[in-house]
Amino acid sequence: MTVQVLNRRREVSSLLDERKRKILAAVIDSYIVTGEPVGSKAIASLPDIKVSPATIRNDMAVLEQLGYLEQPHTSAGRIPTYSGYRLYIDELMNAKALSDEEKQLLDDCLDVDVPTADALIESASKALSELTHCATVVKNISPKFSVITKVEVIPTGKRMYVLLMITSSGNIRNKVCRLEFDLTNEQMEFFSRYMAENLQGVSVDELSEEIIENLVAAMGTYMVTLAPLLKGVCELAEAFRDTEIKVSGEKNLLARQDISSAQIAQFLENKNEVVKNMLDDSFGDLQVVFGEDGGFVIENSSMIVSKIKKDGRTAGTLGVIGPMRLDYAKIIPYIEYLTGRITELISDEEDDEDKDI
Amino acid sequence: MTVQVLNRRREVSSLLDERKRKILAAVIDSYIVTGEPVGSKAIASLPDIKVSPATIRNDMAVLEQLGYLEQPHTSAGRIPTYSGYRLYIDELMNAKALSDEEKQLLDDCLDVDVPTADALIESASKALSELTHCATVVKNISPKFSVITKVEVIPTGKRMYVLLMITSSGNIRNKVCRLEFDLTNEQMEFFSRYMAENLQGVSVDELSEEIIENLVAAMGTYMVTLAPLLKGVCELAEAFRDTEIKVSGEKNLLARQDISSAQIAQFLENKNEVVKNMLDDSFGDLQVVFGEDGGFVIENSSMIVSKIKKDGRTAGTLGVIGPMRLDYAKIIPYIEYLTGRITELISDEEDDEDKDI
DNA sequence: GTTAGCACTCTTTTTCTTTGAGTGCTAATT
DNA sequence: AATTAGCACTCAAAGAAAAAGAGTGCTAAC
Repeated sequence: MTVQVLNRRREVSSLLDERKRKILAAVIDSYIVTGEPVGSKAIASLPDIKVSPATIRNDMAVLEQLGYLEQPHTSAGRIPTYSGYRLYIDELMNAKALSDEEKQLLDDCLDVDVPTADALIESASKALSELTHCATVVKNISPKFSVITKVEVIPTGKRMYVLLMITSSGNIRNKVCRLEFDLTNEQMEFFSRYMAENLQGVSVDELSEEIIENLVAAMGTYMVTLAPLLKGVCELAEAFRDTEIKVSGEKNLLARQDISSAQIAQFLENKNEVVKNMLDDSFGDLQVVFGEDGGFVIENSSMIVSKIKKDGRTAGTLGVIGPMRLDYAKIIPYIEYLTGRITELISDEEDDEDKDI
Repeated sequence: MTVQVLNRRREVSSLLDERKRKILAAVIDSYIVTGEPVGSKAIASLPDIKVSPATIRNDMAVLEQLGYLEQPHTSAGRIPTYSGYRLYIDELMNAKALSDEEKQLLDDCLDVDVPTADALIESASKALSELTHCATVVKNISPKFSVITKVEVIPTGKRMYVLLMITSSGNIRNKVCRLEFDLTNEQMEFFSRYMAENLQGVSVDELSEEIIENLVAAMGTYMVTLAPLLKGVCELAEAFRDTEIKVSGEKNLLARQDISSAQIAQFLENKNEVVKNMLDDSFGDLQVVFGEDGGFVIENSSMIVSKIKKDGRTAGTLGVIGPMRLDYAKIIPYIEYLTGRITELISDEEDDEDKDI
């Protein structure tokens, strides 16, 4: 992998020398701040650029040919293309190391008193949304790392029952069921026992309809009365999976007028599916996705996501969705720091709390 | 009340005669459809208007003086003012009676199989949002009409407990608590008993911090260990109250470009407080609110809400939020029909299901 | 290889004109 | 007395023309 990158770099080194890289970085830096096309003069006036506008124009023409920059029209400055941004993020920008104050700020945002890992991630998401003025996206760790610890049914009224499912990560979902008949104590006890015997320790990720059907089939005489409850159990597992991914702070996107609100509305419609698909793909620890990459449908926007790990395995994801012209050099360190801290915290927690899982 | 209305009507009858009322209605009808200022010529060409444009111009000038119409600029047609809309809705429009098909359609949208009244209202809200392409607002009935039937604590891990609160309307909220110490069986039993004795039958609307504090104080030796759980109980009651009001389908508002998306974003920020304040006010069975009436901050938009009743008392609310130029003549009957049906259904349900509450 | 100079392009802004919908008023009509 | 035709007037919207200006690419000089 590294070798490939080196090769490629050497290959184009004549075309993309150090100065051109510097110019490209300067163009993108400026564009991120102003949102306006950047001209050769503006670049030439920067302190660490020692060449004339004419030279910069020549270089910019090359950068355009290479596909890193483009012109909205002939007599305008340049704006970055998707590939331009990609190169910028991968190689050109200099990520600002976090100051101690910033670290402190981020630490303060993390609500460590919260009882579940998902809630911890949630608090990070909220903080990130406020700090970056972007929407945030979260993939909770629970479905991957938690198993069912308890399934219970509680009568609440005539033929009304509440079905509960609790997982080892301390999450809980419930569903109100109206049955055709009232259950006897004996039936309810059987149900509890049957669930404990067959579902305890099963991951909610694995609890398929098939498993439920088998359980129903093996239930003997209880089948008729209890089958609806088992259907409810199935729905509860689904509820866990459905809430795995959360997009929030969408209102931040509405404020930006470089993103069409129609596209945002459309994205919000089916955000969960869209984002789910994206996060399912395996990727490195940090990924930046642009525009319509892999079905991500908002033009002129980008998504930065980073993995949260537990026991060395990928556990969850945290990131932001915002306009293309994000302050990547600041936001990427933020996200990396937050996911890093969360990774630490949930490992600590394991030692501290979850021994008995 | 009726007398007042008659008096007022007679008073202005010279200024606002039948023809002017007809013209005002026609202007608003047209404006609702086209969104464009309406001129005298357009009105004159309507089949049931028998007078010339000149006459209509004179009448329109009067209607403008009375504050029912206004001109965006001198040489434009007229558009309705808030008072114009108000008069239109109160007296002028002819609400279209629902056809049997429409009734059928609305009935089909109501998911009567749903186990709680709140879920029934929710299904109506969803349908309404789709039919009207507006945002919908719902005030659930549960906090007013339901009492606590069960408070339970379930251990889920080391020092981790799930606290449950179930109400007579079949709703449930839960909260994960991390305690400083593990509870003994005896402590948990005491807690269940204590909750059953003191909170069963209490309305979640009434469950104040004060009550909880008194309960904590009267708990004797259990105070130290169980106080955090009681605090959790308090939060659960709050969770019930907080979810009382729901605004959904906001994306429908984004699509309309006659409403500023900045204002929508701002409204979404604190929608619950805003709407809560509005619905708290006592009003007739159906209320229409415009623009910034009573703190409702979206310019150029209106909110139509109607009450849902149970046992003759106001129980909940259902309505829509949309642009000013709504098809009131269609939507108001929709809302009235839906709230009427829900009122019927939840009374039926009482006979059928909730005898034991 | 770099740069100054310059002609050229194309958007943006401004100004001016035209068009047309719609009004208010007056005088004629019913 | 109410209604209507006629007409001058207003003003936004659309269009046309002109000016400004930012930025480029190319050529020739350094």
